[in-house]
Amino acid sequence: MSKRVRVRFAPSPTGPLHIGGVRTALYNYLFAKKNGGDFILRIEDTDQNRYVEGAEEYIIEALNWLEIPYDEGPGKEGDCGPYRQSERKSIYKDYAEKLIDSGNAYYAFDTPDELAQLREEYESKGETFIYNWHNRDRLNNSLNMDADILAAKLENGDPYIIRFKSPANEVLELEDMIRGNIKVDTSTLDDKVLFKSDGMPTYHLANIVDDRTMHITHVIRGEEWLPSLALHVMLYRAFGWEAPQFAHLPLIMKPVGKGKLSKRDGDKMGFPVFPLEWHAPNGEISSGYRESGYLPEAVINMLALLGWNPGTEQELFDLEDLVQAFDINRVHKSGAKFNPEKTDWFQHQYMQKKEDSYLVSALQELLKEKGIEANISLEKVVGLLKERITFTRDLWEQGDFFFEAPASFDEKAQKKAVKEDTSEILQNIIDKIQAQNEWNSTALSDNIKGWVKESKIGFGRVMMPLRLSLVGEMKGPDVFDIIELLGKEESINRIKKFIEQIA
RNA sequence: GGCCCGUUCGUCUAGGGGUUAGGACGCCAGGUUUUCAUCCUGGUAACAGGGGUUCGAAUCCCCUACGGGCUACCA
Repeated sequence: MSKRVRVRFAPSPTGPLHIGGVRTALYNYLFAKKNGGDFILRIEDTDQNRYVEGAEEYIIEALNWLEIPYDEGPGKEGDCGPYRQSERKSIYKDYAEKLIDSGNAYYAFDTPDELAQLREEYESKGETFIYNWHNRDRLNNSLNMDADILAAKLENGDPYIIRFKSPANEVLELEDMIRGNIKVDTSTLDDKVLFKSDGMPTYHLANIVDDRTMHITHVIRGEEWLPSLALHVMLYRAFGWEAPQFAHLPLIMKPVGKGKLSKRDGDKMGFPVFPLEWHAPNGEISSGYRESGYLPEAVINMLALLGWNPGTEQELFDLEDLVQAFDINRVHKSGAKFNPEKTDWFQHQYMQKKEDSYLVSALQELLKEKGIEANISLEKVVGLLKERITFTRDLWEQGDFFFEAPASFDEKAQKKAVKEDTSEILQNIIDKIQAQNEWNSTALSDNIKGWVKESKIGFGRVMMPLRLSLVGEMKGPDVFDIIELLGKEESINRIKKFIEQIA
């Protein structure tokens, strides 16, 4: 029997989770659930300098909003906690020392300044400084130090870091679920820092130790980690552990221009890059999908299809459908440009699927904000407006006239609609409406259209000013539906007001 | 610069030796709506280039170009 599938999403709390991170979380979740496994959230906060207040809470809230629940993580303790690396600090050092004992790592005492200087020197010669097999015996580390001197330094509390001793002249064959076979010559690799002088592990060490101790079977992460894959595989080997399987996801790119989508792009390009609005500690606010009115299911659907598709022509998937259809082997290799227009299309699709009652309460909310007391049926307004909207706020933008008589009339439309006999025609309409007994859209329509036909006035000269008087501009559903909803008195008042206006 | 990854309509993509290279978004046109939006119908538009392999290449191989990522005591 094969092992239970366990995957993890391991963000660093350095700011709000961005849309690429959300997709990584989503693919992890889909893979786990497709395989009946567990989805774990682990907070990678080993860099105390970059820690941002509120970021962890943000990540969890975002996952909740999107309804991508994790099985284990902060606040949902399982058997492998704690799930914050800062709370696991004590376990990493022993592992680093094990690597030293087995000859796979070493202490290094070079100071950051010394290394920076070395880098600068190399750069001025047009070369790149790499700390590895070719020069490690000339640098300040335990590999070329007598045991007693090393002991004295450690005893003395000299600051040190621990580096991985990367082998030379070995061709590593790496396996990626998405990219297949990748060959790397270890001679080109540097001796990565595993353990920092502040007593914290680097990502590389903590990641391997935690994935191991949390029994992670599949590591699904962004392509930016692909260059580290060789190191990670060598680390597993050095520990004598079986490595999990790896999958590196393609990046999400800017819609226009070059490079990957970054946190700054969103508000610059006019669309959110964050699931939720983010209030940075410095007071800056970045827009979020939730606050911009998007439905979580639309965001999920859009993201799922960015870099993956099921090979069918189906485009609309709820989370459950995605779990069923997801196949990591169909994830693409190349990066995908983000497409804000398509997000809106998904949003429109999901808005159409919403229950009327959802839209009615959204409309109630909108009216409350405006301080408007509605005296007509919101159910009917929603019925008339539903298919036209993409966001709930469109209910107001497209139906404000149901609640407020037009304060002014669109000038362009007025010019086009109003002729010398317009007042007279509208007065006739008022009389028709006044006399109308059967109060519904169809009867109203039959009556007035019949009269227009009979009197040979022409529809344009009636319908345009009539709509304008009721709505204030040339928009909205069927005029007779509007009249029915507005009621006899309100409709007549509006038309009268318009007649005064054009007099 | 070095290392690694990639490349089908403007964008997201299907297609993995023989296809009129399919779909979706966008855009354009027509229809519906005597308005606007929705909706419906149609249209526009792609295999990066060059060499191989093969009867036959978008599909397999190589090179080039281009794009991307990494190159910290960040993750």
